[in-house]
Amino acid sequence: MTMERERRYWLFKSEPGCFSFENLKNAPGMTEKWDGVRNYQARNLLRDEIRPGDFGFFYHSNISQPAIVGVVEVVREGYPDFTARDPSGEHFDPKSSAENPIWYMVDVRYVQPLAQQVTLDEIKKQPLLAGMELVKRSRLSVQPVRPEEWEFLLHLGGTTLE
DNA sequence: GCCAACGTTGGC
DNA sequence: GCCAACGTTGGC
Repeated sequence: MTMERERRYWLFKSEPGCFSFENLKNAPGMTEKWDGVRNYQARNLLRDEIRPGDFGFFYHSNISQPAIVGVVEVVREGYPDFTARDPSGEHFDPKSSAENPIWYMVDVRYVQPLAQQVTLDEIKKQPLLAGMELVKRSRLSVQPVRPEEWEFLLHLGGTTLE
């Protein structure tokens, strides 16, 4: 008998100019690799904590109005990020090897957009969300979201999951 | 495009 | 192992 753990919630950032939620919707099978993360704290989450069946918010960063725009589901657990070993790629890391991949990625699936996006501005106004990593330390590219924060953000986004 | 915050690197 | 220099992220 397998022990199912509680579903956990995450927030995945992406620069829409690089890869947007629309891009994910239009991706084959509506799944995409979440690669290129080169930060150890984020790596640890990708490798050790994030599991298939977990949900995440898709967040558009580095634009005039940063915002949560949609919901994704993790469909593949952390595995070595092979873009670290491609010398011609932007995310090449010469210290990465087959024996010691260093960097990890997960695959995510498009679930649904929020009825209304929830902007960072709005998030910062909410006392209930003051503990979010996004507010406290905005640079982490994948971060945990507490269940109560998840529910509240869905509510702010006018969205119920099907 | 600026710059603050933060993470990493490398000299000592 | 400290810390200055440097690079990157991302809000503004």
